[in-house]
Amino acid sequence: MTPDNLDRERWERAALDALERGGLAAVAVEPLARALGVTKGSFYWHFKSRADLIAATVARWERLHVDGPLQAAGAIDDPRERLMELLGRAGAKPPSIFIRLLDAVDEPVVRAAVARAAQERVAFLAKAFRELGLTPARARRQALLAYSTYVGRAHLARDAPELLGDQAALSRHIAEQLIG
Amino acid sequence: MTPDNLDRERWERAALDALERGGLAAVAVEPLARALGVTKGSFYWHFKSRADLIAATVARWERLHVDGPLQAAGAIDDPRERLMELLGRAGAKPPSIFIRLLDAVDEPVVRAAVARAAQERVAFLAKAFRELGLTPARARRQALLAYSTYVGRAHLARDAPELLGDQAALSRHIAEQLIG
DNA sequence: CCCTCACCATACGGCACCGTATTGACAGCG
DNA sequence: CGCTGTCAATACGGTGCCGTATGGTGAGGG
Repeated sequence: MTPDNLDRERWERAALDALERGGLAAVAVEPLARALGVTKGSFYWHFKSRADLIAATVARWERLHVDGPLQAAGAIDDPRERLMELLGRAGAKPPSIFIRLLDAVDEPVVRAAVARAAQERVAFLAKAFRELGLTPARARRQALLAYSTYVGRAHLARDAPELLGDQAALSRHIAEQLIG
Repeated sequence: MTPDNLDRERWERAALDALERGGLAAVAVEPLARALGVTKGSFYWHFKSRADLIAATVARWERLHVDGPLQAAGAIDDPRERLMELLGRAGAKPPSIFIRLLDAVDEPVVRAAVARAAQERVAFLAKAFRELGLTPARARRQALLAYSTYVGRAHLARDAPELLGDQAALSRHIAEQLIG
């Protein structure tokens, strides 16, 4: 036992990088093998198939970029500050991996993960808005609105960045409008 | 002269449909030929290459789904109503072709069109907000916010529709928050 | 000292697509 | 009737990827 999995890990890291840079199409066996300086022989030792690698990559993203940040923000007591943290961070570093995944929802594994992420994030936001005193229904709608802006901004950051102008000012504007 | 272009038109229509259903990857010569009941021989008569078809398809989308609606809304005098029209329509029919294009911004032609669309739409919204009395800077930020929600909602409609719940209520909520 | 086993290389067949001939079919006109 | 131009079918070669089969290689255990 104790499979130290260190080379499998290497493949997974490379896959996540490739996803960010070239989309899911770049999470392909032969290109990755070239990038890693090995051949497919290695890959098919560590993974059952390309689908297997994709599943692992998506799961990795979910751990690192969905559950992680949500747990971190959950440690903040004040709901207003918690929201600021989440919506502010959205402005700072545009989550390009996320958009790459949205580009690939035709893959059922990806669609499932993306849907789960949306569900968790909206629920998290809704809870914060409830703590701010909004009614449950209103809090949920406000959460959907906030999450929509998050996704939309990520898109603009990638596809029309020159449009965004002063990011910090926009972040303040959005926070003011949505959190109040 | 007078190339009646009727069969080229058929290819273009089919391409736009395929784009909506299967993304840009589905805008492929051989699959489309199969769907149309012809062979590639026809295609390479009407088009120089696949890139040519893609360019034509994107241009078609831009005419039908960007410039068209914007001109239509431009006919509304009252800026509040104009905004309602645009943001409301966003809730009614989720523009899945648009999302498919976002999925394909790696293609430079697509990226250019998407960026142009964003630029035009944001400018249009900003003008409306200015007419509502906002300062230019504030109007622009508000326009960016509104457009972000548009994109984000389109994403949710496709990838996590069960999350959206009552669309009409959400539309009202968003309008209330953004237009006031 | 050899053998096993984890690990990787090589080489192959298959598939789906792009693009290029080359060859027909058919309509209108002289 | 034959010629020409428009359009489509067939057939081919090329590319990039997936997955499999099979053959090394080197380190540790008996």
